[in-house]
Amino acid sequence: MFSLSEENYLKAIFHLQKHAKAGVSTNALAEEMQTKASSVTDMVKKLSDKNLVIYKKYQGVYLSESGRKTALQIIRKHRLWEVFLVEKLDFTWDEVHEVAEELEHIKSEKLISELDKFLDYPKRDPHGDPIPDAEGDFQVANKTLLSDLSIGETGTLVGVKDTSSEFLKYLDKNKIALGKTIEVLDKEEFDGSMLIRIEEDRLRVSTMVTNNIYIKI
Amino acid sequence: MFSLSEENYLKAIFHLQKHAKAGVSTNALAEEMQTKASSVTDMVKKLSDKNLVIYKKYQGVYLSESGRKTALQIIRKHRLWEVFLVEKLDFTWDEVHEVAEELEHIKSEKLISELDKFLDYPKRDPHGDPIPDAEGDFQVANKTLLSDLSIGETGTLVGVKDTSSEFLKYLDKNKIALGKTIEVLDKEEFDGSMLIRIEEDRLRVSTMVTNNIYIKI
DNA sequence: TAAAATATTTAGATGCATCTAATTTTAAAC
DNA sequence: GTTTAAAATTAGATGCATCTAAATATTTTA
Ligand SMILES: [Mn+2]
Ligand SMILES: [Mn+2]
Ligand SMILES: [Mn+2]
Ligand SMILES: [Mn+2]
Repeated sequence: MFSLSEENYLKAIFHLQKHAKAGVSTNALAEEMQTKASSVTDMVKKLSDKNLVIYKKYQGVYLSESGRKTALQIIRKHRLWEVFLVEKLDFTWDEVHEVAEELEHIKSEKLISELDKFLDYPKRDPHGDPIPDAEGDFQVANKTLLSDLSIGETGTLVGVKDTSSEFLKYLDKNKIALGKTIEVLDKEEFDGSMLIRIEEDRLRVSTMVTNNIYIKI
Repeated sequence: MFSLSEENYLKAIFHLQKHAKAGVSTNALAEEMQTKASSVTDMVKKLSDKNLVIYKKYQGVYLSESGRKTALQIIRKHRLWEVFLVEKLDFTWDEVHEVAEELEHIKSEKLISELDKFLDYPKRDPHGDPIPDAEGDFQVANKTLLSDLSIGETGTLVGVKDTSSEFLKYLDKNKIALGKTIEVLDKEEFDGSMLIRIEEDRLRVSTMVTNNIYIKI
């Protein structure tokens, strides 16, 4: 159907589009894809020829309906594989991304529907991100960044924004995990750092941390 | 490490080498890879540059020790994935090959060692073929083609030579499966066809069948 | 709003895997 | 042992995904 590269571009556009006010810019895509702007222009033209994106020169790029559908199916596969790796193969949540990045491109409808069944239709991946169903539908959780909480507020950790291995290992080390209850004990005006209670532990965390943790109040 | 194409070539050379008296010929490889002889020559040169094969112009190609090791690791992955698909995802043995052909190229040591563990270290794939261990070692079963059995002989079905979907579906339809006991009741001199007993059933099968079933006596 | 800075696109090139057509080498037939 | 047929290699081309360098468009700044 689509090449590995095309699929990765669609996914990148999908992710960038969520935060973009206008079309996704060439440079933003180049940064995300770890490539050069000129390469992005080439690929965007190709995706446009295939009606996966809407592209007008210098105006940035938007996913078309079919592009969005395709992107969501790749994301579905990526996240299902992540669940598989953690639940069945004893991978840690900081190890799964790289492998899922490859597995998401395997082409087989049956493979993914059976995997979904085998995993008992999970709704979220190991990082708390929602898993689209076969139609591309998924529920958006109403979640807040930890940094947006005020002193005294309490919530449950439901996701991470930064999924880098370094960040996830930091969280592991400090026993910060999905599902745990977090209370904001104090917030330092000067640098935004917080003193939090997570189960029995107390911990001071920087904005690098609070800006990358999602809480459901 | 190696490209998808390189890996597929190594695997093809490995399989062809088993039956070849001399080096694997360019045309044989082209046939196996569904490509043109000129493409094979190009690739073989590349593999030779990487010391994965020994190649002298017009003399055919042989796997080097490192090429053989690599081929066996890809075969290991292919067969482990086949077991996974059948045992865990309810694939039938005629559905697994195509998907495994893609999965075998996923690059992750941990993935494959954990998969092996998850599957409880299987020794054979769904077609009865041996699964090499992490070192590339595997036991060669002493097996005979059904066509080589004489009237009155009995054995266990331990493998299939032809793994095409058509053949496997034919076997399913006639309830011929791995592990079943087969007795040769009669053999027709004229066309080599056999009357066999498989559990409670009696069945006449052509040489197209008897030449593609492995029996352990 | 004109100049400067930044963003984006185009032009031209490379490496990979493939192809067709032409050439060369080896094997088979006479 | 020549000639002929088959097998293999080389030459030259294409499509894909990428790059660098140059050109052009847009945005920001003064
Ligand atoms: Mn990917
Ligand atoms: Mn994830
Ligand atoms: Mn393959
Ligand atoms: Mn098999």
